[in-house]
Amino acid sequence: MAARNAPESSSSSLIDELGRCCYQRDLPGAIRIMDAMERHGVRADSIMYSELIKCCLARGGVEQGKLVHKHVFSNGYQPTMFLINILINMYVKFDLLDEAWKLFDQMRERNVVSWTTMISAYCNAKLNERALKFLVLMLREGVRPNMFTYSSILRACAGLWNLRQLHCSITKAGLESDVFVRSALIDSYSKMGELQNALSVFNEMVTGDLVVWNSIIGGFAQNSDGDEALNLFKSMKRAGFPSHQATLTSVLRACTGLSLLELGRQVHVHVLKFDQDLILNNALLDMYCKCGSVADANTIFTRMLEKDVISWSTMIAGLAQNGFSQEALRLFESMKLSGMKPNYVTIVGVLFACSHAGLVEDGWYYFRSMKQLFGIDPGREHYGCIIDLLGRAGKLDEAVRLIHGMKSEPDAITWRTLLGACRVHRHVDLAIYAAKRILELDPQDSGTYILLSNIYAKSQKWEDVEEIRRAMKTRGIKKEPGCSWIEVNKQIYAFIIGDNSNPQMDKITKYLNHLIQRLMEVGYFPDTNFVLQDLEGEQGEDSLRYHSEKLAIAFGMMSFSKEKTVRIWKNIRICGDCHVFAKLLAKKENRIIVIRDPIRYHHFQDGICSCGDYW
DNA sequence: CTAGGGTTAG
Repeated sequence: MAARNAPESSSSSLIDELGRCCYQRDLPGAIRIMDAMERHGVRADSIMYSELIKCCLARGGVEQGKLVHKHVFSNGYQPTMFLINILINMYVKFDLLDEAWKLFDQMRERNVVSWTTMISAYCNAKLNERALKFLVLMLREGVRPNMFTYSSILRACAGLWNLRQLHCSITKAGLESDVFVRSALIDSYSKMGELQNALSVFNEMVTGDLVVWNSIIGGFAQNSDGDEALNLFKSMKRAGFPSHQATLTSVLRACTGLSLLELGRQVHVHVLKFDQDLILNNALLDMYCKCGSVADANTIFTRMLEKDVISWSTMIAGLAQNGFSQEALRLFESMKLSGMKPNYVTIVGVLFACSHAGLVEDGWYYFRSMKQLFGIDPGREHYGCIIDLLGRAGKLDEAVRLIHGMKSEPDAITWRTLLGACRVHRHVDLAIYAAKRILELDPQDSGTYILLSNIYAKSQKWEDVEEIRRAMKTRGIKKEPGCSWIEVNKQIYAFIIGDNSNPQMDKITKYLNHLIQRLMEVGYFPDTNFVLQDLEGEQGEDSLRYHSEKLAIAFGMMSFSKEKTVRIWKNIRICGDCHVFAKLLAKKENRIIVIRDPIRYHHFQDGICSCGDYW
């Protein structure tokens, strides 16, 4: 308004007026004054232009930003490097990388800020290769990267670049102590799974910094080392840092990985003060689902004001994994009604629910129509669900045909799914075939070697047994011992097959024998006959009688009152005999037993298991 | 004028 009232004002008053408009974030007013300035051939200084650009950014004025750009360069004027950098940054913030690049390309001279702005923009756009190319060009032009450059580029280099080499340059430049660089380094090492390197960067820190702590805790949590993540969290608290959303999210993820429901509940209390944080709520949902407490998850889900596709997907998969397939599918319907668009992961959960409930028709329907309905191409995980579905229905040949016709190459998990179907239908020949495919793709999978060797031993093919042993030896494969854990009085007890170090072991074994005795009265008989029942090969060294999960269950029942759910988790998959044992025990003793293996949950109640005897 | 940390499947 002011500009229109004072069309012939002097150059200095125009600039004063421009300053006022910028300060008040009056973008239309500022642009009008800029027009007037252009007519009068008046220019502002770089600082004033930068204020004007800030105003454009604050108001989302892309077009106005372009006008400013034109004005700055009008009459053949060559703006300062400082000002061009700001213009480049403006285009980056507006997501117009091509415009930013054009400006950058035309610069006569570029400093570290110009380069870093572009590199950071490419990193954010996940154009990692291009970001790295720019780093090389920058070095070639003799511009030295600073801490801003390194903390940006580090996010792009995971997997693409020699991280250690970059780390060396950082150290040489004396930039390692910068907290931004440090957290980026930790993050990059974590993303490449090099936790020891991440930890040594972390340990060199003297000053302490919230984000650096979050980086290292997140690193361990994401690499499924929940123990270390939780230890670090304790140290962080001891060092006096307050819990931040990102910290708690990682801590919850650690609880999820370790199935620590009780600790998860305690963390929940701290989450309450951030009750609007979407990511944190999603992590909480997942924790309750994966720790087998669907009721708690449901409560959280219902109370969440804001839900995104991850919230829905987590809840759908969580219901399905816990055996509530119908509820999962109903929730999927509500999701569609709510207008939320499902993604790749959502459909995995939906198909999982179908296969779990034996809903062959629905499963095929979603699988065949996911592309048209939701624009999602079926991937390995989707195929896996359908293989599972066919396997359950006993259509093993069809499952094999599906695998051979897959658009994405089958991986070890695909073949393991088929192997699971072979176990249920006692199809030994196909099991051997699947096991061989697994070992081609995952030569480190000790369980599959044991399984194959057990199959061969059973049919007295000793030469084949010998061959497997040799292969294991040359490849340095050690059998992973079966191990089960249980939390009693905030203490974690581990039961490892063949390990009797628990001081109460005598009592526990005695009690377990007593339980087995009672079950045998109602028809239980330990089934050692069929090798395929033990997919991961816990048997062999010791009798089935003392499989780690049986000991853990016995210990849990000794320690808890009848109402308390006995929650066990174990490192390898549950064997068929232990599965029968747990089902009968749950009924006979009127208990709820929950066992979590590396891939799924088994809820034993009333003589049945949520997995429907298929895993 | 340029920079760092968190959530879903298998």
